[in-house]
Amino acid sequence: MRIPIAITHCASCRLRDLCMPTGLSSKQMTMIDHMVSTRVKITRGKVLYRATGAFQSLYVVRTGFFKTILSARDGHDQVSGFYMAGELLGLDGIGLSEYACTAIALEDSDVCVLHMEDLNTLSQKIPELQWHVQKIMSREIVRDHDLFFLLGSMRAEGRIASFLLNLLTRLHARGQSGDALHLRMTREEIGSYLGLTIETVSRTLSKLSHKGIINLQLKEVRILNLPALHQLAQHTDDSDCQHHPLLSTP
Amino acid sequence: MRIPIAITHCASCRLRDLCMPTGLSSKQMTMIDHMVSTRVKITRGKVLYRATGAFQSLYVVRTGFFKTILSARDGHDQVSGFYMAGELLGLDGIGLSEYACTAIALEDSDVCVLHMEDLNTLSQKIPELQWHVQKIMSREIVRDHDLFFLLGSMRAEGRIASFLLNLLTRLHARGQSGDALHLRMTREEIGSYLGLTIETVSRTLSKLSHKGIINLQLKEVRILNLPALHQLAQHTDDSDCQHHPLLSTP
DNA sequence: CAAATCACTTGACATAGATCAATACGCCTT
DNA sequence: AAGGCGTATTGATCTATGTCAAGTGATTTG
Repeated sequence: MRIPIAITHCASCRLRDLCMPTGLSSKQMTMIDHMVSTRVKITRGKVLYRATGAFQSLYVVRTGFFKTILSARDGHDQVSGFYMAGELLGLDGIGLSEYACTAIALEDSDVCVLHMEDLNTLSQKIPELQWHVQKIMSREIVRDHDLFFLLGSMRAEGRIASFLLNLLTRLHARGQSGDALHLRMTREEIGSYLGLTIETVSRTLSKLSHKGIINLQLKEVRILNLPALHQLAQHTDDSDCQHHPLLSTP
Repeated sequence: MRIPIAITHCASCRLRDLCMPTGLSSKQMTMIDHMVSTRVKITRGKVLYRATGAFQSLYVVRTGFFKTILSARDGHDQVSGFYMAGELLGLDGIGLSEYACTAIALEDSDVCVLHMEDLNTLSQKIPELQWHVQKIMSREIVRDHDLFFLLGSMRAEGRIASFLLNLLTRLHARGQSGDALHLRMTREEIGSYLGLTIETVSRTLSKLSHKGIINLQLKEVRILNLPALHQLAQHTDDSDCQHHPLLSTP
């Protein structure tokens, strides 16, 4: 389930700019390389770490795609995030020394393992590294706030629109250009993440498709009308929809 | 609006255990005391920091109560958090060097100012301090996840129940015992935070009161049946309500 | 290749909570 | 004490989305 893979180096990693602080000396880079000595493969459907498990490491996605889920005592699960190449998993574990959610690979993936103890030791020597980790954590907080905003004030259409735009933006930041995106997750996982049922997700995607805003073929989505999607993504509960006749088509 | 107040010391602060790492030497404590040299008063309704403002400092609530709000471009505001004594404000600003939300005092308050530059410098000298900040950030992430879970999977009654329990827990952690709590925020702010309208908040609180689970007098709430409240707080969308006749009274 | 399974779509209906509206309460000001 | 304003409650409707159900299309398995 967790197989060490061929050694690569941070210095030459294609994700370096996403993952590492910039402006490090080659000596510092070597120290980091040495810290990130473990890389593991996780096959589709397997668990990377589990809620309540002892926290030891952070993980950077090298290739593949993950979801994190929160589990209530009553057995109800909820997707709390999706993670793509260059993104950091496990930050929720630092506070209480155990993970708060479970990370599962949605496709065959591999990750770099950052042992927290080593990372902290190294942060004492490389201030930039400490700041970098801080910044990533802070951005995770902001990201959560955004999601929170979405759940608190948008209806189905706005949530789906925001979701698609968010994925697209992150793909673009990873160098993928174009208006096409492949949904790695099921409708059910999207629904769980956005606080909607699978039927509503399906219906809403169909509606966007009928309106000509997206082209939809199962998991392949192509954005046809980006501005319209942006407008939908800005629509909150108390936006005055009457003033946007173009967007209020049933 | 921001008036420096009489100097106090971290070492003797009643919030020390909430706010500082434990097990510091007195020398380290003195260094921290020196860093936290500024303390300011914020009167009710005033802004502590504003979204898009340049990030420079974190703030610890010493006395009083704050809310943070997120603002969409369309003018729609949403409450994103409530902060009481000992809690840290401003973490959202680190990532992009500007605050992501606006912090407003809900009652006359005072806060300790932690200049981020000083904090980072000191963190290089006191590893415990670095870990401490990390842990607090991580806990903020977990807290956001919980909220997220609530918004994604609970209905009005569960949200309100969770909200009340959350406040009570935090008050208890601050040494306040008993089952009474004073709501510092309006129904509208509660609703904004929980993704409900003011009417639904009011109705739900009334319902809990009629059921005898709480006693409600405007902003004064007394928990009469804590176990029942806990049960409500665990009710998710797909919990099977039929099996809890005690809780499904209309 | 058949058959089974899983993921998705679409329709009909039910309902929690939003919206609209009226009223009441508490608190500040004069 | 009276007036006025912000805040809260409560009732009557409306609607977005949940729920239930049926059916299709994809993918995996024997």
